[in-house]
Formats: sequence, C-alpha cells, structure tokens
Amino acid sequence: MCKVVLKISKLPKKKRQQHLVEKIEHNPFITDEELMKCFQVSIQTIRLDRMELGIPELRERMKSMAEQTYDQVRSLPPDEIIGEIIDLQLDESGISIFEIKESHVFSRNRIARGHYVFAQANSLAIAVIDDEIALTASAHIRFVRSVQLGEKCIAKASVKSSNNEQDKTKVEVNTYVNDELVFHGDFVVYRSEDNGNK
Amino acid sequence: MCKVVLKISKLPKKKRQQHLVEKIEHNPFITDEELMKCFQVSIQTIRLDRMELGIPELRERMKSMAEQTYDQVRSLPPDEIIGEIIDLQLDESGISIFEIKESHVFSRNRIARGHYVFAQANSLAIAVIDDEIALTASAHIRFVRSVQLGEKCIAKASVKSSNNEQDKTKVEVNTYVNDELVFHGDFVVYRSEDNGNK
DNA sequence: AATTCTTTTATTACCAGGTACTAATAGTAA
DNA sequence: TTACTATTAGTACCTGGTAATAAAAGAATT
Repeated sequence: MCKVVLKISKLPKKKRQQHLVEKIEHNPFITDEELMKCFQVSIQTIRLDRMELGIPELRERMKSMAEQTYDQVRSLPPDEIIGEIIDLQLDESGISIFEIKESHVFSRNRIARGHYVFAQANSLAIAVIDDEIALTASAHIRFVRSVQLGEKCIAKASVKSSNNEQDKTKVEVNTYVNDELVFHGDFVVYRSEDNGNK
Repeated sequence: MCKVVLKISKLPKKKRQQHLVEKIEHNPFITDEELMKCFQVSIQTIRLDRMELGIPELRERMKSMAEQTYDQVRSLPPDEIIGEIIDLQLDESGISIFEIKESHVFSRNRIARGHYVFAQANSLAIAVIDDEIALTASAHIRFVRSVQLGEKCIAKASVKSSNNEQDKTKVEVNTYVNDELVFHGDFVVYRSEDNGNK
C-alpha cells in the first residue's frame, strides 16, 4: 500500500505536502488514517495538510469520481459498442451514429483518431451479425477523408451474402458525414456456434 | 428529486421494490432517507428492500462507480495513444505493449474486441511516423487469432520505404502474444507538412 | 374468533471517515 | 525569555449507513 520508508527524520512540511498530493493523485482511495501511517504523523496533521491544499475528504473524492462516471455512462457507454446503433436488421444491415468529441481527436488539429472511426465501423459490423458470438477476422479499410471534431459519423453496414464459406461473412461498412463518404471498410467476420475459440 | 405521487394506498411490496430498483438505477446517488420519502414508508423498509434486492448502500455504489472511472482512466487514457510505446526509432520501427483488461473484452467470452487491438496498432503506426501530423489513409488488417483477457499484446511496427509517393508511407504492424502472431496490419499513413487538412 | 404468517416500524448499539473547534505541547528563531 | 510555527490530542458532532432484536399492524387460514 504505502512504501515502507525508513524515516529517520520526518519530512519538512512543504515536502510532506508535495508528497501528499502525489500520493492522493496516485491513489485517490486512500484514507487519512493510511496517509498518517505513510508519513508517520498524526491524523490531524494530515487533515491540516488536506485543508491547506484544498483536497477534499475521501468520500467527496469518490463522489465526484462517481459523478464523472455517471455522466460518461450517460453520454457514452464506455465498454460497449462505440457509436449508437439506431437501426438494425440482423444479417442484413445496420446504422449507427457516433459524434466526434474532444477525447476522440488529436489535440493539435482536432482530427479524429482513425481508430475511433474504425471502432464504430467494427462494432457495427459485429452487431449486425446474428450470432451468439462474432469476431472480426480481417478487414480492408480506407479513410477517405479526415473527420473533424464535432462531426457526426453515420456508419451504414450491409451484410454481403456469405457465399462459399459457412463461418465467414462479409460486411461492408460505409461511414458518412453529411452524406459525404469519410470511411469505407470491408470486414470479414467469423460467426461461430461453438464459441469459436481458436 | 422524487416525483410527488398522490399516495392514497401504499404500493404493495413487489411493486415498491420494482420501482425502487428503477429509482436507484435512474439516480444512483439517492439516499435511503430520500427513498423513504418517495415511497412513504419507514427507512427500515427501504433497507429491507435493498437487502432483498441485493442493492448496496449509497457509499458502496459511489465507490464502485468511482473505481470504474479510475480503472478506465488507468487502462485506457481516452485521449492518448492506446498501448504503451516502449521503443521508437522514428521513421524506422517501434514497439508498444498493451494489456487486455476487463473493459476491452466481450463479457461473454473474454475475447478482446477487435478495435482495441486495431487501436494499438494504429496508434503505433501513427507514432512511428516522424512528422508534425500523420493520419491513417487506409489499412489492410487481419486478426490472426483472438486475444484473451489478460494477455499482453506486443505490437511491432516497421516503416516500409515510402517509394513513389512522397506523402504516403507504408507501415507494417505485427502484434504478438508470447511470440505468437495475433494480428497483422498493413497501414498506409499520410504524412503532411501543411497540416494536411483535406 | 383465534391463530399464524408476512410486512412494516421502532429502537438501540455500533461503524467508518470524516468536520469543526479548542487546547496543549514541541521545536525553533528573534 | 518570548514569540511563533508546527504538531498532536481530545471532544463533540455529522452522514449514511449495518446489525440485531422486538413490537405492532395487516392479511390469510383454520
């Protein structure tokens, strides 16, 4: 938890406060009691330090982090599909929308990082396959033009008949911003009944 | 906060518990006391309900939400490169490491979502280009085998001589888990001095 | 009507992780 | 010695609970 530091002489106030900031930054879930043991000072000293540094108590720290998550969850399901699927005909076609936010762009030029555009298309290609589990096998993709901050990407997927091979399906995804093509991808997706671990 | 419901007769237990779940889902920051006022029952009833439904107390709810945020921040800097670059020879080669965490996999089978593996490769392909700004133009990718939760992906990029065209560079990326190839990608990357907005 | 069972409420003791305030003590500089 | 800063100690109080026990209210069954 807290590195055992041989502490012949206690740190001076300023140093301690510096380290305190770092410690809490590094592990926001630390209690005053744990901090007190780290620095070998009384709990009051820790609290005085927090006061001076304007660091809120553990519960307040957790609360504000939780609020962050909550806001994020509301706006962008972090774990699931990238982009919001607004239409889905299984094994036929699908449409998803994904708006490029601050966190998706290079800060220097506000152009979307390629992998977000890819992720939207990839998620959609997987979602459109009507199978217990589907995995991307390969893809051929082209970034037709760069996507800017604030633009809404509309990805349209259509499943191409899985001709010869039974377990592989071709899915074509085109992504548009205002009817202008920005991304094209040809995906080959595995569909496997047996949970397909290779 | 809590809709004022005319409450001639109190809800039966089952209904109340149903509504309780919804209420907490809709606003995880609600206290038992607020809930008690919503349902016009005693605070003990609310707590019995929470127990039966397996809903943890407010502070625990906040804590686990906060942990989510924190884990996300740690594992996936939303803004930056995906994967940690550990070696980089500009315009020549690069290596990055990326460990597959809970948030990167399908929950059903713990297989990594393709776009994370792609994102690592894509980030590396961009990073290896020694230019003010580089963008992925197109890519041909193959997911050789699925990557499991916990596995460490080592992506190796090598820049292929940008032969004919000045502004496009080919970058080959191979990703390995324990020396086993899991992903291959041929990227074509734009390098543009003039900040290349098309 | 009496009995049993479920549901609800009340009460009390206790907990973590604090805030807020007062006071005492230690160490150091003028 | 005095003055000042830094630290420690102690107490009361807070929120939002858990845990456990008991009593009361309501409904269903015999």
